[in-house]
Amino acid sequence: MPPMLPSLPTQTGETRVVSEGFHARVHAVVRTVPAGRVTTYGDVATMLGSPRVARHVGYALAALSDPTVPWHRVINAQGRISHRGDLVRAESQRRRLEAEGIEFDALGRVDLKRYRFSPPPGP
DNA sequence: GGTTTGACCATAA
DNA sequence: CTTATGGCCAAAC
Repeated sequence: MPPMLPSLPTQTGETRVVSEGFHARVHAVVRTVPAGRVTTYGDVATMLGSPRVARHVGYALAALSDPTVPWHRVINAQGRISHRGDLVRAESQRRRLEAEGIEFDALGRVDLKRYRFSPPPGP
């Protein structure tokens, strides 16, 4: 069976668990996040049908080499940038977000209530 | 093919 | 506010 192109789980992936090209799925979901909005690792995982694979979302982005994927719009559930020791990347990420109009508070947090990207609800 | 590794999350204290 | 703990599961080794 030839490899299927990554597609968003709409009506076919409701109960389907994460599988086959997890990276590609993560990338596909992240691409749907518009500029000026952010999403969280957990949200991306939820869109994939498995709310408990947030770690893999971050892992998929860490292994990402495609510059067209707006990885910088993915932050953690606290509205902060997950640098995990890599402060250089975190600084770059923050600049990218600010360039899109995202505002950070004094603690370096984003107001998720305002900027969080809500995926289009199913029919 | 078992073990290690993570750009996480929710909860508890 | 912070720190600790358990869960989760796909890739890399």
